[in-house]
Amino acid sequence: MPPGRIVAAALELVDAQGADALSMRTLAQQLNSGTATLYRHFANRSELVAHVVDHVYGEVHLDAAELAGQSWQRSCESVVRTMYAALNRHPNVTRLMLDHTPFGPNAMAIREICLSVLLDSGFAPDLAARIYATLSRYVLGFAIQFSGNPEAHAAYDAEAFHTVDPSQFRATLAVADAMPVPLDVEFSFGLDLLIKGLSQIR
Amino acid sequence: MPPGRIVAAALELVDAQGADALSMRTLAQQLNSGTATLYRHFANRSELVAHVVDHVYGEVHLDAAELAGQSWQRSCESVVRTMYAALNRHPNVTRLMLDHTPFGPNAMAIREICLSVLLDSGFAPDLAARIYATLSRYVLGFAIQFSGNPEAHAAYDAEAFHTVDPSQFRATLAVADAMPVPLDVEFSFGLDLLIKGLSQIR
DNA sequence: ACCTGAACACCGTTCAAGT
DNA sequence: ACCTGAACACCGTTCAAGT
Repeated sequence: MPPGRIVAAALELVDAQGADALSMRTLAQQLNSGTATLYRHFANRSELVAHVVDHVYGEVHLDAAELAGQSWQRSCESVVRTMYAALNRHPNVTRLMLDHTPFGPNAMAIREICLSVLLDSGFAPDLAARIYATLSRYVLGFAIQFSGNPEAHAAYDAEAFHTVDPSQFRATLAVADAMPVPLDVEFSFGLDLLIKGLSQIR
Repeated sequence: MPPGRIVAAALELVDAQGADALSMRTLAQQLNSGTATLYRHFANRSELVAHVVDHVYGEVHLDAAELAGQSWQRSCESVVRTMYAALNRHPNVTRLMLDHTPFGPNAMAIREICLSVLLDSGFAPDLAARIYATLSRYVLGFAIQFSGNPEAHAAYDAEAFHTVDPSQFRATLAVADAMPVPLDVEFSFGLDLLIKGLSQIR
C-alpha cells in the first residue's frame, strides 16, 4: 500500500464528503483495508492530514519567471488568486489547514517564490515577511469561511436579513439587498484594499 | 436546569480545554447531569454551540455614541479591535464560529452598529455591506488562525525557518529572523492596510 | 412534566495474532 | 516484514423507564 494512494483516497474522501468524513475507519474501508494498516504509514491522523494539505498546496502552480516580470502589485495579486483557486478546488480541505503552520515541501516552495518576488522588488526582509504573512492569512482565512456549503448559506441568509425587526435594525435593513455579499466580490474587494494599502506604504 | 447555566459551563469548558473538549458527555458530567438532559434545552450540539458563540459576541461592548463622534476610519478600527479582543479572550471558541453565519442577538447588534456608522459616514449601502463583510471576515479569519496554541507554534516555527536548505530557500532564509511575524504586529499591519485601502476608494 | 441510564452506531488508536 | 480483527476508551443522539 503506497502512501500516495492513501493520501489520494483521503483527499477524494474529504472533497466528496467533507472534512469530518475523513475517519481512519472510513478511509481504511475505501482502500479495502483496516485502520491499523494506515498507522503503518502515518503516525496518526494529524500526520495524514498534513500530507493531504500539502497535496493541495501542490496544485498551486506559480511561474517564478512570469511573476518576476510583473509589478509586485500584479505578482502579489496573482499569487493570492492562484492560492485561492487551489483552495476553492478543495474547499473542504481548508479547515484541515488550521491545525499547523504548513511546512510540507509544496507550501515551502510557494512561500519561497512569494518572498523572492517581494525581496527582489526592494521590500526590506521584515516588511516582506509581514506582507507574506498577511496575504497568506487572508487567503486561508477567507477560504475557510467560504468552505461550509456556501450556496445553502447564501439563500438562507438573504432572507434572514430582510425579515429583521425594522425598528431595531434600521441599518441592517437598509443594506439587506446587498447581503450577503457574493463571495468572489468580497474576496476581490478585500484583496484590492490590501494591495492599495501596500502601495501607500511602499 | 436553566439554559444559561449550560451555556456558561460549555464556554468554561471550551476556554479551559479547547473546542474539541466540548462533548455532550463531558458537559453533562460537569453539570452533574446526563446527556439527555442537555437535549431537553437544545435540539443538538450545533444549537448549543450557537448559543456559546453569541455569548462571546455579547462581550463585544461598542459605544454607538462614541463611534458616531469619530472619523469612520477610527470607528472601523475600534470596532475591529474590540471584536478581536473579545475573540482573543476566548480563542478556543473561534473555530466554533465557522459553521454558521452568526444570527444571535448579540451578533446582530454588532452588525447593526457597524453598518450604522458606515451609512452615516456617507457610504452607499452596497459599499457599506462589502466593508462590513470584509472587516468581520478579517477579524474572524485572523482569530481562527491565532487560536491553536500560538506560543508553542511560534517557538517551533522560528527554528524551522532557520534550518532550511540555503540553496533551495534563499529568500525564506533571508527573512527567517523576521519569522514568524508576531501576531499582534501582523494583525495591526493587515488592519492598517485595509483601512488605508478604504481611504483610497472613499 | 422533567430527568436519567442504557443503548445505538460511530470515533482515534493499539496490539496480539495471523500470513 | 507486512497486514488485520478485535479491543479500548471515547463520540452524538435517542428512548424507554423512572420520579
